[in-house]
Amino acid sequence: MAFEKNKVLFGHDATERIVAAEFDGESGIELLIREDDGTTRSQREMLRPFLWSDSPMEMAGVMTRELVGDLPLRFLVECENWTAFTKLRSSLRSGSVTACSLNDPVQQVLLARGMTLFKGMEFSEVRRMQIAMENGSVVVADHTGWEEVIEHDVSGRLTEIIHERDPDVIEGHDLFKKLLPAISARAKNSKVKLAWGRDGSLLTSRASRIQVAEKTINYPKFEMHGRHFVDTFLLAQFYDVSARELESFELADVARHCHISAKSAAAQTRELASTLGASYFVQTKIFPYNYQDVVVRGNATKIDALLLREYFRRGHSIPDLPDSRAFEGGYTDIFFTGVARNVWHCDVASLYPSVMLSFDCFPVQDRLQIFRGLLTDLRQFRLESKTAMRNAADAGERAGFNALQQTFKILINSFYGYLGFAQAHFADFDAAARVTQIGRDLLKQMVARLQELGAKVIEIDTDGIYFVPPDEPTGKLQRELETILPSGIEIEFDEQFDAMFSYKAKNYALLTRDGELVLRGGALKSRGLEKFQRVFLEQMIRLLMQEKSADVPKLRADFETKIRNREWPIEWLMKTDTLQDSLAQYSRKIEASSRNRASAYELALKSGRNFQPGDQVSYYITGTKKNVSAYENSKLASEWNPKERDENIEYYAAKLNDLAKKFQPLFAPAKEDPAQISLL
DNA sequence: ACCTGTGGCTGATCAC
DNA sequence: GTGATCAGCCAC
Repeated sequence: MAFEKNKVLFGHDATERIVAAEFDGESGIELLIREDDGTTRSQREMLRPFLWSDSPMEMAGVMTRELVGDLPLRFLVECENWTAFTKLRSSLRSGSVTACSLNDPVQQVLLARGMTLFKGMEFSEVRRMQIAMENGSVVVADHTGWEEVIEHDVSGRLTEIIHERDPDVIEGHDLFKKLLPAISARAKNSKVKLAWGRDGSLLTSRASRIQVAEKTINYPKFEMHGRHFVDTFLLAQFYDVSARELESFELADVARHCHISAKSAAAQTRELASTLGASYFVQTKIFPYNYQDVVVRGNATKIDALLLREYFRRGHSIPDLPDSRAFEGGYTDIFFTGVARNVWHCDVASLYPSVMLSFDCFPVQDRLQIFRGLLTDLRQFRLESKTAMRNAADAGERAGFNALQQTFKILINSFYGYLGFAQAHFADFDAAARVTQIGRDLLKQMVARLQELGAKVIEIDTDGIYFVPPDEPTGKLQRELETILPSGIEIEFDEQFDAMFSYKAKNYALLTRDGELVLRGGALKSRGLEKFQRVFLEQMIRLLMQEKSADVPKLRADFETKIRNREWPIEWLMKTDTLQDSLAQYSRKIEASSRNRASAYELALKSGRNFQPGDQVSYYITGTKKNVSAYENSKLASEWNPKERDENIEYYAAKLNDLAKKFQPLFAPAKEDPAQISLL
């Protein structure tokens, strides 16, 4: 792969086919390297644990070296072994020395040497195994299509299989929170040791957490020597941050969404891991982390590792963590609410990366200009990999280039976030603020120009504008807009719609030329809404956009009848919330009156089950009065009894009516409001 | 032990 | 009833 020649991105060390890197606890790192015959060879490397500091260190087993440049952390302190390193680090805690260190010895050695895993390998060469539960039995499969149902002595047989088939990666859906704890529990019961490591060592686990957008998920992080765990449940969580369209995170639902036709759970897991995981395979060739860690680390953290790696290689001093501050974001505005016909959309192509490059918004402390160089190269690489994807000879090659261009896109889009990330060494809040300021100014200029040209602007969010073109839209519209934009800022007139229902900022519906309805925004499609509300909204908006708003009262009446006659299954009425806090945290906050009570937590507490942050709780409202406090009148959906239905029909009917009422003014806009009707 | 950002809407609860 | 606040989810 030609891109691998870029050493700042892929690291300067050329060692190929490393499938795992493990620390021996003192001063050695074991690299596991895939041979051409498929076997795995072990190679030892020395680790000299290091940290950066603002002053030289004097201590037994420790050596200090001065770095070039004028940045605050200008000493590199190297230790003989991990014991000396730990001692040094704890001595620093009490003193006044400012230092920066990487906690993970594998990350240290990969960063210091410029090594990464999987270089020179294709995804298909990784030995992948899947574990799944099917009809109460554990099923194991692997990348060759082999599959075995384990009926007896699950933990013993699994351990045997792992050594026979010797996978690099073990994949599973909800591996960390469900499968591995269950397997561990069985092993404990039957007194079997889970010796899954390549060196025969045991499986280990410790509490860990990951951040997925606004959610923090706690999970037991399982690890084994020489192999990686990949949990497709977590991959689905990451995927949905941008897609926001998964019905649930269950294996079957995610597989269906990803058009996976495989029947067995193990095969679904395997295909899901390929579909959602291909980019992480590419990222592993780039970042100084084990494959398992590349999946769970955040993008800005990984970009930081690239900068630190290059500064380390060049023997250059590094900045201390910045003082964080708040800064303004994108420009959002709405000029019209209601239904508009013939709506166009235009946006600035990758606004923030373009602004950064065209207006020199880079980290002020990045003396070596690594950030600029990486962003420039990644843009070029993305273009090249997209072209290569189009010209691919077969599906396999196409998938490979697609994974590449996806990876480059993810990285490019993370560079702006990096500038405003308080834990990034080269973060620069002034630069981040400049990026958004320029972005806001550009959008405002575009809006003004569109209005001058006779377009009716409907809604704007950060980098895109929805508008109704002037009566006689000449082909000049785009060119007119381009003339006011600086070089390097490109505009795309990407789509046209039959109609748009503009509701509130970041909340709208689009009717495509093919008759497809697209909903955007929490008010119209949030998972926090009960299913009957989501379906009602969708059907109502469709009527509205098809000029059939006279049919809305009938739709409302039909829904109310279904509620009152108790015709729907509970899935249509229940609400599903994701627990953010642990139950203990929740109780503490309630105790301290720092938050309000909420049904999901109250039910989780009452259930006695061990709910964790990130777990979902589905519940419905009981009682007979319309106005009830939810947390005192709710039951878990799993406790709902279809033979003795006790959902609160007055409560749900009132919710439906409130919803219909809220949108009423928008189907029959007041005649005296010309702004509302001008576009109809 | 872990972490990319800001802006915006809604429902539930609670103090007034 | 009303407004403030929090939590949750979504757009970009």
